[in-house]
Amino acid sequence: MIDYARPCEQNMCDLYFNPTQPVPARLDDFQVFRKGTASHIYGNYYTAATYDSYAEPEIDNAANVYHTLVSCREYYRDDWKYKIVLDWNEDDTVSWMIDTMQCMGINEYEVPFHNFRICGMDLRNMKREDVIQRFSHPNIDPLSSRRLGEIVFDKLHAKINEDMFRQSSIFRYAESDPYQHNEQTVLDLDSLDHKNRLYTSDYKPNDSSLLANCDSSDDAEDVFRSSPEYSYGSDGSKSGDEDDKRKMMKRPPGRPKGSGRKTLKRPRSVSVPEFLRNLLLDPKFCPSIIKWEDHVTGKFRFVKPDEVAKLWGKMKQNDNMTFEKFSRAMRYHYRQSVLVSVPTARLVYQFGSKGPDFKTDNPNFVKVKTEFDMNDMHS
DNA sequence: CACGAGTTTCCTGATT
DNA sequence: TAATCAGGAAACTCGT
Repeated sequence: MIDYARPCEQNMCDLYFNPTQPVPARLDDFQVFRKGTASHIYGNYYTAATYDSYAEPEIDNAANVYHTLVSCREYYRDDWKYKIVLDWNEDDTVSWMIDTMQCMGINEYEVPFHNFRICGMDLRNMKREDVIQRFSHPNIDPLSSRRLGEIVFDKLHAKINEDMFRQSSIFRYAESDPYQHNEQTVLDLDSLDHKNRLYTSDYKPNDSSLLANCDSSDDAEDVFRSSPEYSYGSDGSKSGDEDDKRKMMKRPPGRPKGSGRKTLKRPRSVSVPEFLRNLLLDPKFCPSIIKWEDHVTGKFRFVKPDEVAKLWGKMKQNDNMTFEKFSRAMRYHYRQSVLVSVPTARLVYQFGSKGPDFKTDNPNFVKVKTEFDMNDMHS
């Protein structure tokens, strides 16, 4: 699979807009939990790379009382961002905890995240004291752990309230007029995710029973491999002869038969160009993962192409989506002049004459930054 | 059920 | 050379 390179330029989101920018915790509030340098990079909510950019922690440090075997980085998934708390599984809860700690500037390795391997339902039902209790440890100053527990409890309930607000919102993403810019929020994957469950199957990404039931090979490579016509042999080894045979019998062009998931009803959503327009008009995604290159002419650039593709896949309930496939869908819109290619510029595309309305008086939300700065100066 | 539009999942070849 | 882009081919989904 091709891994598309990302542009090396600095992310504008880090400079101009950060909806979740936390107030760094004062060192003396959490000093027991901290050691060495605070490794967290505040900022881009959607940057998986952020989590890769940590210096390796000193696992054998005596102060590091919680983590012995497993790096929480290996745990980290961002699925929780697209679910309501009630739908979180154990991994989602842990991932949220890691993210919350990092946003507070606390070293991920110094939080007892394994005490929170519980589903969202159980987490929601926990009382304040229960949460605080799970942060306590004989080697940790009780005042600090209590304070941390309280903060996490408050953050949890803020998230739960946010979920409730979104659920009650009349905004319906999939049915919205695709060419009408909604002022409230243009892309709301949380509510979409929840709404889909109302009328689709009982599909859950982690539902192994369902996976066993359905055609598991959305990855057509498996179909190719398992087909007797193309198989390497039962033990998976390739002798010289078989290697030659494989060269002779190339996979036929086109999508392999049976590569769709027949048990899953994909939700009807907006088209690819409308999806892109919506991202560009939503400060949650622009300019952090996609941004205007030249708003007047409708040129835009993928800042994090893989993240955009992932979001698209999330919306279509397709975990196998890649930027390669997403960009193919985009290229089909060249024919109708909905999108136009921008030669020589990589990761830059343009809305064409038949493209969606992308009017905005604040491309890339630069004004947010200005107002932000003004407020900062006054405070 | 048929059909068409849009999408997904492959591929090859050209370009950067 | 690898990454990206362009577009063919065929299967698939969904609405009409």
